[in-house]
Amino acid sequence: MQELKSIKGTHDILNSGIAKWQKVEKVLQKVFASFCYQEIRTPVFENTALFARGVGEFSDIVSKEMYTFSDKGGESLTLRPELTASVARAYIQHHFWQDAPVHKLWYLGALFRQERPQAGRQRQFHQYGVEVIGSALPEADAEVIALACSIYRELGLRNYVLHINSIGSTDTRKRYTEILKKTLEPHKNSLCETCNTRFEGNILRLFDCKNPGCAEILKNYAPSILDHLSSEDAEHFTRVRELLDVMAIPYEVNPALVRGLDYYTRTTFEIKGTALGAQDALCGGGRYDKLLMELGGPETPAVGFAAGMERLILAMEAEGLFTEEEAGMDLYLAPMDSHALNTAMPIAQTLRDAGISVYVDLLGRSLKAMLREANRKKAKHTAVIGDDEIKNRRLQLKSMFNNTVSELPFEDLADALKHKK
RNA sequence: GUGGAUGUAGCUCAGUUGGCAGAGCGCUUGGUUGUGGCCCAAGUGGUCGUGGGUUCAAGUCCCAUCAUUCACCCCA
Repeated sequence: MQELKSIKGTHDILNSGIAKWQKVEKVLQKVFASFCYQEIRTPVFENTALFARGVGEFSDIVSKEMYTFSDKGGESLTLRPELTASVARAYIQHHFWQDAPVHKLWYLGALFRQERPQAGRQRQFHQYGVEVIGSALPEADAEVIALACSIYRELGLRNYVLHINSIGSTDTRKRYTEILKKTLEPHKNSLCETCNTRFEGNILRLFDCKNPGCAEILKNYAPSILDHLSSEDAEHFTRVRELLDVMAIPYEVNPALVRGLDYYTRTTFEIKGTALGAQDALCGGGRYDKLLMELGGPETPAVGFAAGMERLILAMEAEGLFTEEEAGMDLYLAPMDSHALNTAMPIAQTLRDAGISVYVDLLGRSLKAMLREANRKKAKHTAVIGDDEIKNRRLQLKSMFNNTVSELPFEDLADALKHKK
């Protein structure tokens, strides 16, 4: 028989991994709630057309990384490679705008891209993110950025940098692209092969090239998009920066920050982890004022970001933020034999109803084995149930941390444990 | 898709010029009857990634293949 194993680029999360995820998820929920954002959950697969139109047919994500398949009815479906398009689709489908002029949404979910895995990059990975749909104001941009930073601050992460830029509205970008082409035309031959293909397709992506020769040419000759913003674009960007300053959020303006998804307009930003490997983008986002309209909805301005869970956890591990030990169950109940379980199990039920976590041994093991396990599982208390306890309806509650024992009737157990929590 | 590295026990890894498959950790049980941790002892656990080849003999040498991983690319 063929060995069954998880497929390339996917991972089980178990044991200590679960604790890390839960710790992060708890903080996420807390921060989202404090900003009054509402959770949204969308299906993991959608019509292929949604991503082709939303993300951009010629983007790498759509053109070579999607898990696309036909269902039995011949429909082309795709496992979502990102979440903004899905959220936008839901917004349009359910006519959110009739319910309120602005919606502040957050999500956390699994995404799928068929890339070669490496550190911080998997084929199934998870992103959390937010979308503010309905506000064109720079204040929305600033709030979204502030939210992204609050999460890291709340988690205690220190080694990261916020980069921001404005790529202008569609018209601005069209004009700037022409200028860029004209300026770089004489140096075209010195650029690398990929840059030359991008030259015609999406010339802005030249800024992403890591080839030192290309970077040098860009640095020396390429005009900054910030010098070519329309006055409205420039005003918008200035206001975003003003608000970040007022909130004391440190940032770097990076005119080379373009981003690969087609739908961005005006503000773009990225948070880079400084303790990560090659895949160092912790969070990326920006404004996308045309996406909703392109997907068939009303023209609705929006801004949001997406951030990688796995990368965040890697960054937190690198900073040693998962050190504290998890305490175990409130009580480990050790029945001496199967007869004692008749008493132990109802006691456990009563305690659980009272909100106390109780572990009952189900293997019929020796007392020594049970206590060894209780110790290993970091139980706060243990209690043995055997013939004497059953006869007297009393037991000895032992604190595993300070080694004290108190004798109690069964019915006082819940109060005693609650008191010690 | 391209390039490099690595595959031996549940985990981390030794394994010499080819010569009986190893250690530590973990797990199980015990160390005088019903009380954990420390210590001691015994036990459990591997088709040496897979398939070929060379050889009296292959974890070790050769070929292929698969997987994992890092980097390019791209992105969170």
